[in-house]
Amino acid sequence: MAPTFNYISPTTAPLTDRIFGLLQDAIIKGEIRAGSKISEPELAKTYGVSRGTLREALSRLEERHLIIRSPNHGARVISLSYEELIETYQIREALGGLGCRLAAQNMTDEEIAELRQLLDEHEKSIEEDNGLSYYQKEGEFDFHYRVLQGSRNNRLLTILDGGLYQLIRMYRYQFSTASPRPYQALKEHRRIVDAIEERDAELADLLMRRHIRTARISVEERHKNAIAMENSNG
Amino acid sequence: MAPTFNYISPTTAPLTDRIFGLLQDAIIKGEIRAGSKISEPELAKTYGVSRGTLREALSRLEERHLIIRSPNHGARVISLSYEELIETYQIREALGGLGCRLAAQNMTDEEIAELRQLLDEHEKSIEEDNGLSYYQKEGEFDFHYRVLQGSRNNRLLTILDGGLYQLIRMYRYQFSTASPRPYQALKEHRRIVDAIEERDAELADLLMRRHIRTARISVEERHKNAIAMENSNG
DNA sequence: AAGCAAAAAAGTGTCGACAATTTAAATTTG
DNA sequence: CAAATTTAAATTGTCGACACTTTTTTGCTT
Repeated sequence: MAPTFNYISPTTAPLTDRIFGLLQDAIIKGEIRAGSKISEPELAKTYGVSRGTLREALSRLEERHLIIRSPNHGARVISLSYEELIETYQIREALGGLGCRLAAQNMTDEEIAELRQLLDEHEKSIEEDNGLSYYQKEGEFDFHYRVLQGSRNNRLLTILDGGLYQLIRMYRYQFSTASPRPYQALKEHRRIVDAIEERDAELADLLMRRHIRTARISVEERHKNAIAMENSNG
Repeated sequence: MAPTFNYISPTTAPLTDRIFGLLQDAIIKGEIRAGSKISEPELAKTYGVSRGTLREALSRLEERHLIIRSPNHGARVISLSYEELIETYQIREALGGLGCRLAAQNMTDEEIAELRQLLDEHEKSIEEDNGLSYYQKEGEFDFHYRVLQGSRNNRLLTILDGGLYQLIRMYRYQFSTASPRPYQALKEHRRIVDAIEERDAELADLLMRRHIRTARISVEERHKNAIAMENSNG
């Protein structure tokens, strides 16, 4: 199976689960606008399910912080705030480092080889589309996802894949800010794999943290520029 | 308000939220046995709510990994595994360090003073009850909770308070394994506050991580001994 | 008596409806 | 005409009921 995130079987799975997946996707991709209010009857009609079924899905979305509910007032899609994005990157840095450290200890040689292969594919993908490739949008998550699997820490995977990545993906989709430095990122990924292969947990940890920190700082820079532009131009 | 975890207003809040809170508490305290199967009609009756309401709560419990659901087969309370506990400590170490680092940067002087005061109360509590105090059971979480609040990273607080702490508390309740070294722990807490007060983020991070690592190793030792005992005695 | 088959019981998945609350609209009043 | 109050519409909270699966019980066959 392609490393799709939060994949849910379309036929077997309970309706609630499918609705949950669809809603999550719609929110992340901005099809349901960030900050917009959610009407339960309307959404239920749109997806062709009962309100009860939909509400169960909403409960889970709330637990993942993708929507915010206030009693008797209904639910709103989270509104993206810069601060929260930075918070997320901070956590991702700490957990990414841990995951990578554990991966260096626990990944099998086969897994590492596959990881290498994945990066080769990414490189090809970048060369072909020259910037607008799948890699730009989602490919990076593939890499991190595999490393996490190699960490053998299931809860870690759940926290990152089930919560943090979603938020970051949401930003990328809605602000169209794919990684602005694909080759550099790829290089960093390769270095990380090297460290994992050498079973150098300490180094793997450090490199991964630095990798994520770089991404965060890039976001911070862009934000500063946006603010500056706003003050001079608009 | 006392630093109760996941506090839910008993009157105002929607029924679902209250049921969720009650169920979570019951699971953590072992009132609903770990590993036991959950009967929706039975539970609904017990708490005097409809099945729909209860199912919404179950969805959230599943999202928090406190129960596991399989389609058409129902829900089971998680069974406590040693591996998962260790996984949780690993994550807690990474995130605790981050939280402490941020706290050193962001906590106000007032908050730090209050933190100091809390530790004084803890010391008193330990002296009085000499081991069986509130501190042993829950007090440690108070400390970590406050530090997390000081980190100003809300998501971090949610992850730890809304997920990881719960699991650790569950183990403590059910295996009655309160911190076996209250004075040592208190001392470590004091050192951490010192570092925060000096705004030494690096050191605060390091000390917190070491503090949590010590707890983890203690768990690991106890587990090894238990295994050894089992092999020779049982 | 053991094993398989069919029927019954229990349980989960999903839905539609009613009650209570909030928001919007309409009417009254100063 | 604006502000306040009442009325109406829409929305959320909660429940009970029915269909479909899974599990258990029952009964038959070898």
